[in-house]
Amino acid sequence: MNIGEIAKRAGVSRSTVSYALSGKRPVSTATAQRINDVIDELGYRPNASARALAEGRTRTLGLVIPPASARLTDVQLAFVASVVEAAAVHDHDVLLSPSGGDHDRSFERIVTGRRVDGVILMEILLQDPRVDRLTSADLPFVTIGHVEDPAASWWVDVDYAGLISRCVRHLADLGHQDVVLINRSDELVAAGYGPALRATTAFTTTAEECGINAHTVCCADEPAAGQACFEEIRTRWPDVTAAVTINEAALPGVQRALHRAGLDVPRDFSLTGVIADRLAEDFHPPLTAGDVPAVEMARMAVDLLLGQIGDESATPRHSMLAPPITLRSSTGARRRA
Amino acid sequence: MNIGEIAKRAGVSRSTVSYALSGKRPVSTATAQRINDVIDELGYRPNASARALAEGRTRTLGLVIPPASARLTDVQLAFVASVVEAAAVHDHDVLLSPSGGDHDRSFERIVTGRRVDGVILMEILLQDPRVDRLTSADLPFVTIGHVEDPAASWWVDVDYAGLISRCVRHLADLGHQDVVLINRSDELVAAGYGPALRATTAFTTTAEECGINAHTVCCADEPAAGQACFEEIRTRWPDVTAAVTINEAALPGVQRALHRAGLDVPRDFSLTGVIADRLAEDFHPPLTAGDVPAVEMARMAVDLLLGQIGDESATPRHSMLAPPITLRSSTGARRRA
DNA sequence: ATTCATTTTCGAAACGTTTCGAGGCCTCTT
DNA sequence: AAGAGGCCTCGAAACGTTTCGAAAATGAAT
Repeated sequence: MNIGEIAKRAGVSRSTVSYALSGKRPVSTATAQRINDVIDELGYRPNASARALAEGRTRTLGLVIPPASARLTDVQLAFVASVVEAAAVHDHDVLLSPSGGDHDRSFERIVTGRRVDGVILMEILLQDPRVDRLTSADLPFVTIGHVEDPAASWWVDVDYAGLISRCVRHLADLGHQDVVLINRSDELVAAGYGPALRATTAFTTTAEECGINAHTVCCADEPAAGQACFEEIRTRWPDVTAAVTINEAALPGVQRALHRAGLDVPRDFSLTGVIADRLAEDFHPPLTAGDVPAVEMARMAVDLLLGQIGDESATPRHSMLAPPITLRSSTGARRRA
Repeated sequence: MNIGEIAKRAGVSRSTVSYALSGKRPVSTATAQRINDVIDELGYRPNASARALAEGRTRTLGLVIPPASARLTDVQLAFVASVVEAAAVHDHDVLLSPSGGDHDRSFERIVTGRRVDGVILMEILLQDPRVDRLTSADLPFVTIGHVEDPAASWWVDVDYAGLISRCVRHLADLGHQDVVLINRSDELVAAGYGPALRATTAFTTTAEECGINAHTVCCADEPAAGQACFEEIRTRWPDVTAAVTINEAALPGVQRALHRAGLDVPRDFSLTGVIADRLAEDFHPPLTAGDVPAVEMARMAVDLLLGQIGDESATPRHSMLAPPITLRSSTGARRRA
């Protein structure tokens, strides 16, 4: 069941089997044939631990996910699955690690136990202790979202600012005068969650440029909060006729609140933002929105990470994805009161 | 950075460091102290691959998930996250492997490369080739859902039959005469997906016992299908006044269809089934439903698996969870026409 | 036949642990 | 004072690979 057994049966040395398997040195076709026959017959596969030990690499990537306590959103979920698939394409496996809460042991085990060749960090904060930890451990990593000095690190990100900006212009073009941004949770904003901050800035700046009134509100990542949030918006700023959101988890609640208030989308109220396309299409009516391209992000993150692992001295690369805004039917001209 | 370095600095042999770390043999408090100091100072952690090689176990569990192409449902997602957390409690990591589609290489790599100590199989079919593969590879595994001979294998399952049965009785008690089961997709049923089959049987049998009319319909796992499905129900069986579902992914579409048809829940139509509690509570109105206890299932699956790994000759254990049906507000007395 | 270059194969070391058997050093007993 | 028994510690082997340097085999050219 080990390489020695194969060697014995094929009448060669262990190293020859190894070379036949890896192709790192030529092996005569005759012996290669013999070795392959034995391997097929016995269904042999090299022991991953031994190989990792000898090679100094595990062919495994770490994926640090938000803790289960924080409900994963649809995009995050799609992202996890896509990372696994993208890694599989390159014959790599994915080790999951929750973070935050009391799961630091898991993170630490992965980082310092040399269990993985590199790490993908989701839901990164502007100042993130995990980034420091990975840097000091000298472990290659790619973040989803970028940190303070964009040029100095490897990351993939979505151009939230540009996307939000275009949403606002779109609404302004349709004649809306009072718009609101439904952001993600207070805590995330306070913790320095990049997309939330950039969305806010882009939102207010663009609104100002367009000469329209902008309001902002934070909302926990769950339907009930979305509903409460929207009701609050209606009472605080009754003139608001359109909303931009980056909080997809809250959407069902927003939809409910719209319905309760007797508002028809897009006749009475326009809704847009940055939303996974599947979710946008499932909405009623389908949402005009910038799609978060989870599959593509996952692919890029894996490619970047493998590139970094392959060449430790490579200069940091990154990519800012600017998905298009897909026009569906949730935005319309402001109705003159 | 390796155990030899620690040993040198502490002035002891490598084995002593190992024993100090594992506690498998006593070490004098003085040397233990010295060793710990050095370890803390250098931030040393044993190399996971080397340890796995020597110990013959990886302290890693494999989790085989449905392929990303099939959209993961909310419960599945919660389950994955919970498995990771449950494993973390026991200082184990989780390796993800997609299955189905063209991902057999990934599954094979995990199984035969001895990368994991055991496997948890999600979304199992009544006749599942992966089960055979794991059995022949002599790798411990636990399935979510059970196979043909329940006593012969390790599994965790939800008592779909009992749950569905109680839902039907509940509806019958409320006076409903014509009920429908919204099942999962045609393909899953055809492939022999246990829960779908058991739900169907329990549904029709119980309805018969109660003397009410039962209809069954399959529905793809997505909102659009749910909507189409419900509309079809209305035209084919206009007398139906209540539905039982195990297809949570389709729920948003069902809700939309209900609304479009001008049906109020629970006044005009009752809705219940087996649904993750979070989803049930987010529904409007909150659904009376049997909660799929994803967190508990994950915990049990991990416990069973670790038990099996710890004692290879243990006799198979399993547990059938029978979550209670939580009465919320989506079911009501049939309105006399 | 000898040399030389090439192709193919081998043996040994290395990767970083764990674990087993044995040896050293106390202290207690006789 | 010598032996017995405990406690600590050590050295060496083992886990299953990869990889390096060198040896053996082959074939061509002198």
